[in-house]
Amino acid sequence: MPKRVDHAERRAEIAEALLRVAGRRGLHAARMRDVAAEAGVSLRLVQYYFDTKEKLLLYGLEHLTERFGERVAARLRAAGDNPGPRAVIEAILTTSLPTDEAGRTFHLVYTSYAILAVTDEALASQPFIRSPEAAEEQLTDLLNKARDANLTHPGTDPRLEATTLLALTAGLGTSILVGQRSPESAVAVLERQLDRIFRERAS
Amino acid sequence: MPKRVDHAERRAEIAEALLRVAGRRGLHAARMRDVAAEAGVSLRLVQYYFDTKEKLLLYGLEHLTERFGERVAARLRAAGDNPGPRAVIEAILTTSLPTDEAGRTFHLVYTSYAILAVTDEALASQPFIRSPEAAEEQLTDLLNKARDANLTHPGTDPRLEATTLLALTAGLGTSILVGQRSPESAVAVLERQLDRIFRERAS
DNA sequence: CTCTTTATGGTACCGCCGTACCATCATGAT
DNA sequence: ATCATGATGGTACGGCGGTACCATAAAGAG
Repeated sequence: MPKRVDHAERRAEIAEALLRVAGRRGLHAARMRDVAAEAGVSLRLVQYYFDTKEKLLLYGLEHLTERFGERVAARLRAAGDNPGPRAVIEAILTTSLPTDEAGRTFHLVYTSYAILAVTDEALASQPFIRSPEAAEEQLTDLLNKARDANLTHPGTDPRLEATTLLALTAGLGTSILVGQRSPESAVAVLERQLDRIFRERAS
Repeated sequence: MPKRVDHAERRAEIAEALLRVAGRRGLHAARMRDVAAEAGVSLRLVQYYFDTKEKLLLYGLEHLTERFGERVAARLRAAGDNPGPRAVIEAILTTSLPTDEAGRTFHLVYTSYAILAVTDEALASQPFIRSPEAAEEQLTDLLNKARDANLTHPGTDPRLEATTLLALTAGLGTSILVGQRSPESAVAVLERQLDRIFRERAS
């Protein structure tokens, strides 16, 4: 047997190269040759590890959501142990906002995928397209817990608030991307909306 | 002089063909040949009236926002004369939602343009990219009027509510497009948010 | 020490798509 | 009637980009 390479690791490297170039020039402008150059490998290698461009894109989306989860976890750790529901929700929402380079790439590329999925059958049927639904479940759970702990204002509908917060965050993210709004003002809008739900601000 | 043709009308026809095909297969999949076939003209004619594809896309966006304005106006007329601020706001927001074919096309194509504008210099510098800012101004105005007429709850910040409503509507629209949410539930979310601002529902 | 298997490079092919070029027809002004 | 001009058709060209094909180096198993 010849030299063995960790395929998972190599695929991850190439996927990150894809995300970098897609974050810069847009997903529609991400050619396989660009990805190869960005990853510092030959075009042939990208084919070797992903066969077709479609599979590369699919894995890229998978990788994107995965790294998003890691970034949320990191922010939660930074928020100290045992954070309250509002702090957790803030972490999730602000992480998906284009406040830094990683957030910018995430929002741009994820939205590009979503728009593609509207007209692309193969993309729409992928499981990770449903991550927003998972996020909504999670937010609803957190809001339910908050309500049970009497942390919310009376008359709060957890599921409705969850969908509101997620749609609002998505919309704010895009308006930041197109340069219409500053990240700070977007965060302020989010805080205001959270103030409508929670009795007090997060510690 | 030979046969004279109304260029504006012909350009409008071709632009609508562009929007139809973009609404079906996605803006990224709208080839000039497709647009020509959809409009029932030859590829050469599309070139004749638009020269380059970039100009066709630019005019397509212009046409899209124009038709959106007409649809808002139509809904306002249908709402009777002298509608209140809340009714006007509802008309604007629900018109931009993908509740019917026209709304679906509008949201899909407009979002595609917005995402493209993030990485495309020429598109970003176009004036109609700023239509969301104009919409925000208009909503802010309406909310100011409503506040002056004591139609809103105390402590309402018109500008902040305007940005919230617009971002929320955009996010809801995309979630409808990807099949995550029904138009009805999205409208319900919007109504709930408007209930937070206005003292009573629209007539 | 070979030989099979894996990893990698280079490159050619082919289709697609925007654009350019060359024609022709129709029409109204002179 | 003629001719200049606008409208329209057909088609070829050229580049780009995904995919396929053909090599070869390397390294562990026998």
